[in-house]
Amino acid sequence: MRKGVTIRDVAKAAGVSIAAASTALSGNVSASTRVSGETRERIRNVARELGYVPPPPARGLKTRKAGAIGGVLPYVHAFGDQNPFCRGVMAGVVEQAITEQQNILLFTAAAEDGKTPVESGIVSPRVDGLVIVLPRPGTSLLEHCRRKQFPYVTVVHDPMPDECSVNADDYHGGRIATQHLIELGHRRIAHLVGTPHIATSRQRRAGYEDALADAGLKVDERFVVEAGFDWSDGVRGLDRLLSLPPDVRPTAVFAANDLCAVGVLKRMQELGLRAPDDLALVGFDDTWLAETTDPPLTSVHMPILEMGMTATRLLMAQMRGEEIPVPQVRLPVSLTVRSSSGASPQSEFNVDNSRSI
Amino acid sequence: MRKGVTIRDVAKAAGVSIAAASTALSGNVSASTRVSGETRERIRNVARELGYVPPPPARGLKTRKAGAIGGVLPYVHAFGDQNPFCRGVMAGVVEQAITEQQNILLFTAAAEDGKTPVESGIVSPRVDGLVIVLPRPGTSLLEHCRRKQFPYVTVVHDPMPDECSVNADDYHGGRIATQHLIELGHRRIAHLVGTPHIATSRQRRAGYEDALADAGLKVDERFVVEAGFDWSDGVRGLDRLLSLPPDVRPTAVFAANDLCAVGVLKRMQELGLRAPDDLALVGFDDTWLAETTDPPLTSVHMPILEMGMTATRLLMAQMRGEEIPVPQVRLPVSLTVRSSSGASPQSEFNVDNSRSI
DNA sequence: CGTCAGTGATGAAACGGTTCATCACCATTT
DNA sequence: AAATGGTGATGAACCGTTTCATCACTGACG
Repeated sequence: MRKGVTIRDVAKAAGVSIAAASTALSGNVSASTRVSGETRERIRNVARELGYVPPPPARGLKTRKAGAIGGVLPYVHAFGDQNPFCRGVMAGVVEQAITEQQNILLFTAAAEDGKTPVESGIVSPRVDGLVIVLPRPGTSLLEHCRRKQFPYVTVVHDPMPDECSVNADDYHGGRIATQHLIELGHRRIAHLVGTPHIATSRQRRAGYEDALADAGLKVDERFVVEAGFDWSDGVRGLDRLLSLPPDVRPTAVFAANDLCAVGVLKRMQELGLRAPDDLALVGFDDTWLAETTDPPLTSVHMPILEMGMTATRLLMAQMRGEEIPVPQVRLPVSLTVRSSSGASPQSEFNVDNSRSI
Repeated sequence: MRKGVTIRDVAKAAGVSIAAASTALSGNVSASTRVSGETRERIRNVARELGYVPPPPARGLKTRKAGAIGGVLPYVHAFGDQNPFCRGVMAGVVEQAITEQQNILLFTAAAEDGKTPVESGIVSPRVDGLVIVLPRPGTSLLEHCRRKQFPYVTVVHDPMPDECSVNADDYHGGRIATQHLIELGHRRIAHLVGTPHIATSRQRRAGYEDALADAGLKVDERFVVEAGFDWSDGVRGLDRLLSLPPDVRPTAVFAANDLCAVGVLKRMQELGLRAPDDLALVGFDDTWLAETTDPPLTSVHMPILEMGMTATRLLMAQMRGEEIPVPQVRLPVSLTVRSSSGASPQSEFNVDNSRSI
């Protein structure tokens, strides 16, 4: 049916052998395979005229390269659900892949039949490497990749010693969020922890605790609530904190992320409370959400898109066999101060000022 | 290096010919190619033991099937930017594809070199069909697909007469949003139009105008503001409306979408105005945003994820050569009433009630 | 008993490229 | 003049599968 123009047609039209056409088009001349500059141009022109471009799958059969990379999210629903984080990272992966002219396939860490994409054999001939966005620990996917020596980079995942990975500095993020609240005079600072046991949550929490310790404040276990990353977790988390006796209630909350902070704000509004006067609030991720809430949310800025893009670049370098100077990347975070934390415009100005000096 | 187990190994281990192994594993027996049930089982067991599964690219060389579909967004940045709509649809596409065991590749309608993925030759051998999410009109991509007879389905795009497409009933959405405001007693109802000239915007607007006409109200051109789908467009749109003399200002606004409505709310809060008392507000899309704003947003519910999933199902059916009863799908929308429009719980109850009767 | 039909399995030719080994040709060198 | 070496191009093998054409075998039938 759809015939499609093959390299044979190009060779015939240019009056050369198939071998010559192949070398001219693929561009890699070896010691024994040469094409003169003039002939190469002629072949290329013919190819352009005929609209021919070598199909990657056929080419891959011999070269053992797929010319594509894969992006992996933990589960099928991660593509559609609310939390914009993983999807945002994947958007960065996709953008960078397309920019680098790499085709990109999408997978999940485990399919319905419980098999990883590596096991089920679709990965190896289809893609040359994987960017794995996997907040949760332990999947057999990683083992499979390692065993088959399949190139991969993890994102938001605790890396093994010799593994390529991209993370943000969650620890520092937790630290500066907490410090900010301390500097504003707060002493009873609560933290809504994200999904427990995942690296991101643990590190943000560690930053929070260390910042308190540095300021000579004790960590009050009642102020540390294991909530989650959803906005409903913010609602529940706040209720939990408000169940404490009024005289020991926190005066400030460092939320697991923006979505969680939005939940806190929502519940506050229902209760007639107002940030920052009744409760100072800091979020995490600094998504566009933070700009639109009332009041706008002070938030730790995460380079979400950057993380995905960096991971793709890292993978490509790895696949090219380059030596990677820093295989375990940790991208910097910063604090975007808005009014939910109660910093006056004056102090906000100071912050900017001190930064530029 | 990475040898990989081939069908040869399986055939040898099972003590049969390659042809037998191939037929046993691919499952399609023709008149001249048979394998006894017992032999087939043996071959399959060996294959499972060796962890062999036929690699799609090699197979595709002969069968001319890629075993994968492609998803197309308008431009590279659509993967990363704020508006969750296109990305949400694509999430549905991806989810459904993975559920149906189809590999999915991601493309953009035009790459940096100005070529469509069809022209650049990656599409044809790589994927068997395309789901094209393309709010804007006219791309050469569609022409290319038609010329090459390449299967595709468009989403949120004005379909040609014989084209498969998935849309939501934007017209009806505009209508019920406006009707709702009319029923609440409003007579001066404004509409912030989304990006002009795209089908979605036009139809929502038509629904708005027809609803007004049905109620015997005239369309006041000053109330129809071409804004856009971003939240900043909501901010600007409201300012535009508030620049009207106080006695002819609208009392209600039907916003282009939720994001736009969020912008309106934000500006209102800055000006000390309050929905619904100072201005009733209705959004569109009913994303999770609508639940978290203050006040929660009455919004037209769009089946975003469904649209993507439906498109994928339609494409798969088309690729299987099935006759498609309704090639141009228009999914229903509904109104989710929350407090931003000023409907009292009582009247909300009535709405539900009248619906269930 | 010879022919025929059906079953189960196989060899070999695709599919569309890449690349190694080989060769013809011509200009230098010994 | 013969040997050498570099350049440009080619035939053929190969990548891993599918599938057509062919064949051996077994029973059934006239």
